[in-house]
Amino acid sequence: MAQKPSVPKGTRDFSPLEMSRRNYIFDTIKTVFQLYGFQCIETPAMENLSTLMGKYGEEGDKLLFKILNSGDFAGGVGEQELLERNSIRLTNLISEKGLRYDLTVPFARYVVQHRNDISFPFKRYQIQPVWRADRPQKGRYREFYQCDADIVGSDSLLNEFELVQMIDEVFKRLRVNVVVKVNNRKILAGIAEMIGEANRITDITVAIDKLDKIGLENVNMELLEKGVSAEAVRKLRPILELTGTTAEKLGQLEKAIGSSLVGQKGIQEVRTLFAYIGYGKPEAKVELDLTLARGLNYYTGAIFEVKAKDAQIGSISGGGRYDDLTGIFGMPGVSGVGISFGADRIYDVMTQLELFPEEAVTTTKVLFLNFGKAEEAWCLPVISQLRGAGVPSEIFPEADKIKKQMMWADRKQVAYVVMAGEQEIAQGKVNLKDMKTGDQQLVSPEELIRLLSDVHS
RNA sequence: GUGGAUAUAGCUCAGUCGGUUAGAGCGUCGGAUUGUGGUUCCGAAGGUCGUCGGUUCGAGACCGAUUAUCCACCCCA
Repeated sequence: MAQKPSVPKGTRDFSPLEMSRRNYIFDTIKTVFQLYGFQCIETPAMENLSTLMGKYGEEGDKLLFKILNSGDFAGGVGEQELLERNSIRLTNLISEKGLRYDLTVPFARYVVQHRNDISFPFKRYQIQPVWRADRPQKGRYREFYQCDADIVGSDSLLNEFELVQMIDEVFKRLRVNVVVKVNNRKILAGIAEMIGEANRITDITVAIDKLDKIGLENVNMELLEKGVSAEAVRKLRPILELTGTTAEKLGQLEKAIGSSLVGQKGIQEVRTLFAYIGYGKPEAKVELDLTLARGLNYYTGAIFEVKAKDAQIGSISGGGRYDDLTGIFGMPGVSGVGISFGADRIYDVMTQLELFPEEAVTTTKVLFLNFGKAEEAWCLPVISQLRGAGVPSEIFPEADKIKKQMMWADRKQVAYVVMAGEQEIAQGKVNLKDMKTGDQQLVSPEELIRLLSDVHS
C-alpha cells in the first residue's frame, strides 16, 4: 500500500458537517460583533519577523513558525555562522517572515500603519487562523482560529462592559453555559506592591493563576521556589482566601491594599465595571476572580476569561486591556481592550455537550432523482425555478439505481427528495418525499415551489 | 523544552505462555429489492501486524533503535 497521507501534527481537515457547524459558530460571533458596531478587517497570514519577535516573550519567540526565505536562502550565510551553529543567529539570516501567532499584534501593527485612515475609537473584529509551534494536545492545536474584537483609542470602561455583554450574548446564542471571570492587572500589581514584591509581579501572577488547579499549598511552594520571600507569601495568603460577593471582596481588598495607588485604581475600575454590568443584567455569571492572571504580559487593566460550566477544557475565550500595545511600533499612548473567542475550543465544548442545532447543518434542501434524459429535461426548469426562489436544489447527475440515489440523499441529509419519473410527468406532477418522516405526496411543480420556499427555510 | 503511554483492516479495537492459515464490530462494495434511504438478511473485498535490526527451531507478541501519534507538564485559545 502507498504511504498513508496525513496532515502535519496539530492541524486538521474539516468535513462538510464540521464546516457547517464551525460556520454556525463563526456566524454567531460575527453577527454579535457587528451588532455592537465592530468592523471586520483581515491581515496577512505572514508578518515580518521583526513585527512578531519579542512580542510574546522568550517562550513565544520559540513558538513562532518561521518561513524560510525564498530562493537561495543559504547564499548569504557565511562559514563563520554555520560553524557557530547558533540557531537564533542562523534563523535571522535565512528567515525574515513568520506566520502570525495571534491577531492582536498584527492588529497593533495595522493601527500604527493606517493611523491616518482610522477614526478613533476604532472598533474592529477579525476572524482568522493563527499558528503556534507548540506541542499539540487535547484542545490545543498548531493551527487554530481566533475571533478577536478590540477597541483602541478609548480609555472608557464602557468598552470593557461592552465586551462582557458581547461574551454574554454570543454564549447565550450558542447555548453554552459559561462563567465570565474578571480581574484587573492593577489589583494584581497592588497586591505585589503590598506584599513587598512589586518587581516579581509576573512570577506572582503566573503562580496564583494556577490556584484552582494545584491548590494553595502548591502555589505557595512555587512562589518560594521562584524566590518570593516567605514573608510575602504569608501576606499573600489572606488575599487569595477572600470570599463573598464581589462588593464584599472589593471591600476587604481595599483594606488590604488600599494604600497602594495602583491597587486602588484597580479596585475603582472593577467597581465601575461591575456597576455597568449591573445595568446590563447579563445571563451568564460574571464574577470577580482575584486569582485570574492570564499569561500575556501586555495586559495592564481589566482581564477576562470565559470558562464553560459543563465541560473541562480550559478557557474558551479571554482578553483584557493593554495600555500601550502600539508603543512598540512607535505610536505611544493608544489604549486598547479586546477579547478573543477560541472557536476551536468552543466547537469542542459544543460537540461534547451536543449543543449544535439541526439547522447548523447546511446542505441541499431538495434532491431530484435522475430517471433519465427525458425526465432530466422536464426537471431542469423546475430546479431553476426553485433556485430562483432561494431553495437549495440539485439533481443527481447520473441515472443510477433509485436505491443508490436515495442512499446518497440520505447520507447528505437532504430534507426532501423529488421523484419525477414517467408516471408523475404524465400527470404533470412530481412525487415529493419528506426524508425525515418518509411521507410522500403528489404535487404540481407550482405547489412544490410554494411548499419548499415556505416556512421551513 | 521535560515526563509517560501507544502503534494490528478505511475506523475502533481483540489477539492467552512465543507455536499451524491474522480476529471482531463498524464502515465500504455487491445481492435479496430493475421506482424508495435511514431497520433486516446473505455474500465479498480489504493486512509487509509503523520501520529497521536483534534473541529464538519459530516473533504480531520478547529486546534494542528509529519514526509517528496520543496524554500530562511548561505555556496557552
